[in-house]
Parts: sequence; C-alpha cells; structure tokens
Amino acid sequence: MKTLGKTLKEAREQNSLKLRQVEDATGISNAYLSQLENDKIKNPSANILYKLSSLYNLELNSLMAASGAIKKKEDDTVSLLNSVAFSAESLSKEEEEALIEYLKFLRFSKKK
Amino acid sequence: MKTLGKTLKEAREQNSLKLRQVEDATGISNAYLSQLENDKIKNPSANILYKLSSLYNLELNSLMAASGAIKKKEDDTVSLLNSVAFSAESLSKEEEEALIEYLKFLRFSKKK
DNA sequence: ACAAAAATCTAAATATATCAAGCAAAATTA
DNA sequence: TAATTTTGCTTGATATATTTAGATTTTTGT
Repeated sequence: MKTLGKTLKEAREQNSLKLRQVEDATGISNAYLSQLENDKIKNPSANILYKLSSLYNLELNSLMAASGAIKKKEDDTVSLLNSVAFSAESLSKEEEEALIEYLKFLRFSKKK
Repeated sequence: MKTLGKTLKEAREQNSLKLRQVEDATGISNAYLSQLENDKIKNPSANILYKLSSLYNLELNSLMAASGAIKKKEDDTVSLLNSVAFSAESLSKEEEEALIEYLKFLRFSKKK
C-alpha cells in the first residue's frame, strides 16, 4: 500500500500545484503539507484529509486507506455504495444501483 | 445539522452499547468517547471517525458532515462531482459528466 | 555562472487530541 | 436499605497535530 505522503504528493503534482497554492486553496500551511507528504504525520484529522481529497479530486477512502485508517478494501460496488452522497438528500438506493449499472455500461462500451 | 456528539450518542444507543463496550471494541478510551459525544472535540482524526462509523454501521460521510469536516453543500451537480468515487480508479471527467446527466435524466423522468 | 526569486523543508512554539485515573450518580443485587 | 457494580463524566497529564518563522534547496532570468 502506497503511503499517505506519496499519495498526496503524486496527486498534487498531477494537478500541477505548488505547496503554497494548496495552502491558499485549503488553508493548510505549506509547512504542514510538506510534513504530510513526507509521512511525518501519523493521524491527520478528517478535516484535513477531506479538504485535500476534495482539492485533488481523490476519493476520501483512498486517502483514509493510505493514512492507515482503513485497512481492507472492498469491491467497486460496495465502495460506491459507501462513498456516494455528500449532497443534501443523498442518492436513493434505486438511484445508486442505476448509476452503478450505467457506469458499468459506460466502461464496457468504452472498451469496444 | 445535528452535531457530531448527538450523532454518535444516538448511534451508540441505537446499538445498545455502553461507552466501555465501545472502548473495548475500538480501543478509543471511554473518557474520550464521552468528550466526543458532548461535542468537546473539534477535529477528531480520520482514524477515530472511521472506527466509529464502522462499529455503528454509519456512513463515514455522515459523521464527517456532522463533525464539520464536510462543509455545506452546493447544488446536486457540484456535490456529485465532488463525491462520487470508486475504489480502484476514480471517475474520469467524461464519466462524471455522463453520470450527472444520467442522474438528471433519472430524476426528471421520475417526476412525471 | 551569478543573483534573485520561488519552492520545499526544519525547528521551535503552540494548540489540541487523546489517555489514565479517579469521581459521582445511577443501577443492581443481596 | 446498604453494599457493590456499572456507567457516564471531569480533570490533569501527555502525545501529537498544526502553525510561524526561518533556513536550505531548487529554479529562473540575465
């Protein structure tokens, strides 16, 4: 399993962001960001992980897993069920299932 | 929005658990659990929230929202953009947009 | 190559999460 | 009812997350 630091640094570079820019965007000091990326921090707050996952368009679960909060990994379906829905009214069961089916379809037809 | 403390306490009682049972199950001290339930803690770690959501069968997201880690929600579109995710690989831009369109379609045809 | 600027990292200070111990109310049991 | 146990809580101690300031490294322009 990739460390939290590696995961965060890769994500930041993928988005071509500097530590200072991340600081401006999230309010997290660049010094602390550096420590996070160098695995000096064992237990960051949910707040911090959420802000970063949000900025980098990462799934929170992958950050939590990298940070050691989550140890085991589920399959796609369970993962989607658990992760979808920050919105005011979350997705209904039917909507979730429909979206999962639709995504499978999307990916299937993409493979040609 | 219900506070984190209220959310945790309700969940624990729903499962008929005592603070010390939760301590045994999670390794989180009953003293700290009490502080959490009384909203004395502003920024718990991702670790703690994950363990509790796991034990109580709660959505991690609902705990994060209650803890204030997840701010307020915008409209469905932005919210979905920020939240949908899969375990192995995250959604591509195209897939996100396709899913959002599809959800709009789902909800539109439901209204009839 | 050199100076200036930008970017990252380190160290010390501070804030806050988390724990250990013990207290008081409530519940249980004899 | 009194003794014992259980339960939730408070307080003080400690560990660790997070910040501020500054040092070091890397990049950029000339």
